[in-house]
Parts: sequence; structure tokens; C-alpha cells
Amino acid sequence: MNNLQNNRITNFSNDVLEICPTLLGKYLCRRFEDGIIIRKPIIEVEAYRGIDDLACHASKGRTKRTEIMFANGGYVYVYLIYGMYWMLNIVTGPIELPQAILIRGVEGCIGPGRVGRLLAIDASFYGENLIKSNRIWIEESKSTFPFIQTERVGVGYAGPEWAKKPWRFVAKGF
DNA sequence: CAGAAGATCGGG
DNA sequence: CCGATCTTCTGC
Repeated sequence: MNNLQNNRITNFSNDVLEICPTLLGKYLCRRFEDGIIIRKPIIEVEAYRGIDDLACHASKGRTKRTEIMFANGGYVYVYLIYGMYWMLNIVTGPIELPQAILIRGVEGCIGPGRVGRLLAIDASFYGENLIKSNRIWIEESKSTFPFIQTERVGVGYAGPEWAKKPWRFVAKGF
């Protein structure tokens, strides 16, 4: 569509835990209907990994909601939480191995609900192809961000085994 | 079919 | 600390 996107990341087929730290510093890009494009470095993500991970929606099985996570990496998974916040996720991994990365923060905007609002995410983004979309994609970056890992936020319902996994990745210095 | 809880946020 | 607000899942 335009040569501003030739830096786009096109491979999301590796394991979610491998991709998570590499996404920190990469540019989350969104083109709005008026043509305005915003690019924000990703600074916080969380991994949700497979049917065994009780914090992962895919542990509930294959449903209309979780279906996209069973696809090959590179699609968008969105869902509404608490009746008002759209959570933006990137599907990763090979086909039939459901995984996703929750975007919890970009530069200047911390919190998954806030990110969804900043990027005007809604149900129409469910299943969007990050490799082809002209309204949301991710671009390479030369800088790699140092980071720390912590427990995931708000997943106590999954029980200690899964809630304690250090699958939240936060870039340092923000 | 009713009820509860949720990968959250902002106001008081 | 609590209410907003609605989808999804679970139990009867």
C-alpha cells in the first residue's frame, strides 16, 4: 500500500516465550481512517501459552472466541473485558498450538485497556492479519530494549502454578 | 436460563 | 476502595 511499511515484521511462528522479549522496542503501528499513522515502541507484553496454561483463554478449548489463537502466528486476537476495555493480542506459534501476546503497554501509554483505547481497537480487529493489514502492523527497530520478567497481572484465577510463571516482560527505563 | 466473574481503569 | 458495563462460561 505504501513504502512506509517495508520494515514490517512478518514472522510470528516461533514460540510465544521466544517472541515476547524481541517485541520490546519494536514499533506497534496503527493507521486510522483519516490517514494518520501512529508508531509506538512496545514496552510491556505478556505471554499466554497453550491449552495447559489455565490463564490462557485457549485452555477453555476451541470456541468462537479462542479460534484465532489456534491459527498460525501473525493474526490479531481481541476481546472485550469488564464491558469496556478491548485487549489487543498478537497470535504466535505454529498452527494448532494456541498462543498469544497481550500488548500491555507502549511508550507513553501503560495498561492494556489504555492501549486498546489509544489505538481505537474494537471487535472488527478480531482475526486481522498483521502481515497484510493496512490499519495495524508491527515494524522492526534497530534498538533492543533491556527488560525484566515478572508474574502476569490479574490472573490469580488460574491458580498458583500458572499465575506465578514469569511471563510478563517489561522494558526497563520507562 | 440465571448468575458470576473477568488478561481493567478512573474517580473519590 | 468501588462502580462501570457486557461478554463468556458455568451450574442448575
